[in-house]
Amino acid sequence: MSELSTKYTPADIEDKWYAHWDKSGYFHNEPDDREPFSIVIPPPNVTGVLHMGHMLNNTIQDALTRKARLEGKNAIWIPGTDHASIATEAKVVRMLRERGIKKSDLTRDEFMAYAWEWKEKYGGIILQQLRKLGSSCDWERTAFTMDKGYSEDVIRTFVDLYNKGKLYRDYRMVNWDCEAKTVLSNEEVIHGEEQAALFHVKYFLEDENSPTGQGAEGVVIATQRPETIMADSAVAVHPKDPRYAHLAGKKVIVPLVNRAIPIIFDDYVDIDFGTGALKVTPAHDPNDYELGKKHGLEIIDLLNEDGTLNEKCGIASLVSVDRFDARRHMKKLLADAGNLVEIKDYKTSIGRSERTNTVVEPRMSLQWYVDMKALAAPALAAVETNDIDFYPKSFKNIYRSWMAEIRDWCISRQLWWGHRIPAYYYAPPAPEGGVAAVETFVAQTAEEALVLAQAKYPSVMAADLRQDEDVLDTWASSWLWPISTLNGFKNSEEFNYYYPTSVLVTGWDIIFLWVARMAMAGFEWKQERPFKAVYFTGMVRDKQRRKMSKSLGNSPDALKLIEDFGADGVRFGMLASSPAGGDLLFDEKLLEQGRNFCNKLWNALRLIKGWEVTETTQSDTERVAAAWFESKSNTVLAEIEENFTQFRLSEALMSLYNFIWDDFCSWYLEMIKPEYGKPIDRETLEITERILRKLMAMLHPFMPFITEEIWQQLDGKNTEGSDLCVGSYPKQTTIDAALVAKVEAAKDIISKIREVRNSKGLKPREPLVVKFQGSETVKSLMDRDGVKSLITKLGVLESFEMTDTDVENAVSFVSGTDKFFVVLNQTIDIEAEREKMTKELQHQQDFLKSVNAKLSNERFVANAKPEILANEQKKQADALARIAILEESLAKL
RNA sequence: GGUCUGUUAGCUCAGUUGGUUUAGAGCACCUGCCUUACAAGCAGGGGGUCGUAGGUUCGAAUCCUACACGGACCACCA
Repeated sequence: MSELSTKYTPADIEDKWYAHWDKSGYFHNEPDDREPFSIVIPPPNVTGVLHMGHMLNNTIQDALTRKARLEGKNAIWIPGTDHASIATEAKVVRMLRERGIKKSDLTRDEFMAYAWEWKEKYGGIILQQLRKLGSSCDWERTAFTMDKGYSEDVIRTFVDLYNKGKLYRDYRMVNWDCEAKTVLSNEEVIHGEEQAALFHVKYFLEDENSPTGQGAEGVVIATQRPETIMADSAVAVHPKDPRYAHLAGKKVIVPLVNRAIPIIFDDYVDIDFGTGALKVTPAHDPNDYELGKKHGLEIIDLLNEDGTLNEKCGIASLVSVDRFDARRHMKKLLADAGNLVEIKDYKTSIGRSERTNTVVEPRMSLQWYVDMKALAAPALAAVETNDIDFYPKSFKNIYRSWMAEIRDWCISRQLWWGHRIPAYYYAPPAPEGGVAAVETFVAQTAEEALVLAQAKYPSVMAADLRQDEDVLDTWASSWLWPISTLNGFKNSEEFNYYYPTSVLVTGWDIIFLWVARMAMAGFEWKQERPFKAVYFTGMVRDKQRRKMSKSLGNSPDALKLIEDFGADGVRFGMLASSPAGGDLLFDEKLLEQGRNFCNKLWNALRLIKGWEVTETTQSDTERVAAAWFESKSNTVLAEIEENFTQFRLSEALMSLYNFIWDDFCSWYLEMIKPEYGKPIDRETLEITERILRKLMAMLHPFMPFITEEIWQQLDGKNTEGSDLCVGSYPKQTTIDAALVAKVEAAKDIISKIREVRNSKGLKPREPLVVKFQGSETVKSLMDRDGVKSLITKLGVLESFEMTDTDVENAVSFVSGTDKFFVVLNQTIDIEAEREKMTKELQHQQDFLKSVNAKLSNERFVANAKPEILANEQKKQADALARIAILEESLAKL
């Protein structure tokens, strides 16, 4: 029949159409007088590869963009990548190490050369992969956070914040990543419960009369980090703790290093925890640092930046030993010295670096901070008032609680790959007998900084200024993404047209790192929200709800999936699996369903293309079928529309899936299908082709490739500009509700005839005689000849006629409130029939009872809305009618 | 510790201001079919007292309270 293969093979078709769309410039737009629609991609790490999260995320963005494009909006989707400071630098460092090169042996410039080389080699792989998925990004607008213009914006905003007094530098306790040797913001530290050991260590009281300097009595403290013992400055107890009241004014000896430290009293100590005594280590714990400040304690920092101990630990064998190795050694050292009391198993929350997974150490250091309070206020208000709409709404709570208690943002990083902080330091000559404070000048360029410096110190030369060695946190550039990618700091035409963007689609895991900060940046520099809505996707997990991760090996290869199921199949699977917000359990079964759906569509096309055409006129059957289908498609269009406005994409897709598979393939095509080998009339064929093209347009946002292919196959012209990708989305027309109801009733009758066939073991193609007893309902159903002929055709009936009398030798069923008889040329199993009917009767009687309960309740009749009441009355009448039929039939058996 | 959120079919989830033929979908399952678009398919079927206990209401999966068990976020953790 047809030259088309029985199975759909996506590979060639997908590449062909993507290249064609791209070449035709369909994805690019410039401002004009149409309604704008814009999305900025959450920029993946420049050297990253496509993973499941990206697939989900970008499929959603593409579906939204394509829908807007079909609707005639001026749609752009801006792609790009993030330089991902710490993540990329870690990769480059690892690559260099494999080549035998240490970062510490390189100059900054040499390192940056390697990093750029790496970026050129691997950056952009992920953008190619996005094309495979069908992403209709405006590639002419591809951005990178370290592009020249973008970098200037990052520096500009730093200078601006500084000049507004919203930036400051401070020496405080930070989260330190010992592997990357940089500070981290609070948001980059991932806390998790871990098994640890709680060391109980006895600190002996100082006793000047004893030869060892310490007495027999002591205080037992509990610590999880015994390697910091040598940095202790005090032992603290609660002032009201009777166990320790007698120790006032006494000192204890720090184990191993034999240094005397005071016992201090502070109600910060929890009497009930452990022994009620706490070692105080101001350099290595934030709370201890506060205690130290309050009590004037010494700060002893015994950790190097790489997490090894330094000579301040006072034990030669531990110098240059990693903190965890040192912890193991401490066990023996403490035991040998007689200080170790016991070690208890202990579950506690440990913070690890998001990027290197190293245990984060609290460490004192000088860093740059953004004063967040003022920035947060308008961004919080925008979400509270739904000026920025969150889907799902529940994320408003999380956002609010974080924003309301926002802490200052540490934005300097001890890395090289990134935007170097534009702060220039000058140490003026020291006045006699004193030390001069270092002056800070913050400016866009070194030249401008020099001008500032010379205004204060005319003799300063360029060489006297020393630029800050650090770079900015990655997020201090990506928070400008919606502004900078549209050249917003230059007040471009495109910015004024496309900003604020229509929607942001991203995972909820970066709500603080990115979403909240973009909102703040939008208001800070543009006095306007960066996006009208945020759609938070779920997190892709495996079927056991585990996170997808490389180490678990449960993360499928995205490109392999596209190979196996086709991009459309994968897109279907990602979209169908789950609505916004929660976890998304990845199951290959769904991709299989998507692939099967493609095949179903393909075979519908094969069927239609295989028909010969005749010039005969359309019969009632086909006319009714087409009218019914067109009418029903409006209902589905409305449903999809409603679901799209709420970002319920999975529901939109599923209603379309069911509409196409069931209503179109299983019902409509069967209704109009000519007998085998017979031709179809031209009108019906044309209507059917039009319907299929309409369905393809509706499906295109979800599954762009196969829909384009089928669209083109049906068109057969392939004329320039006639592509579905830039076609138009179907408009809703009127719904003939009465007709839809009639055909749905006919479908019920057909299904029940098939059920009889099935239960009686009759052949599907064996023609049957069916009779019915007519009420007004069934007469009206038969009004349109087409409806009756549908039943005859799909029920495979020899005849379908009304009867006044009961029919012998027949199996009966009830549909609506009418009775139908399927005449059989075999003996009827009376007992089986009786049982079936009794069961049905019971069901109807129970139903009637529940309806009667309502209707006999005066207060229901008095209070319920009229349409509810009317409906209950109809339910009652219908139930009564059915019960009458069943009782009569039973009596006759 | 604070806040939020969930509990509906074997699994994953819908159920959108409380009422729409005594709860829906997909997958899985069962029965019968290689019927000439499609076995990646066709036709049909079974399966849930909506976590528990109260309450509000003419009416509750839907609103309220308590409890049980999950999950998440934030803060703290010697």
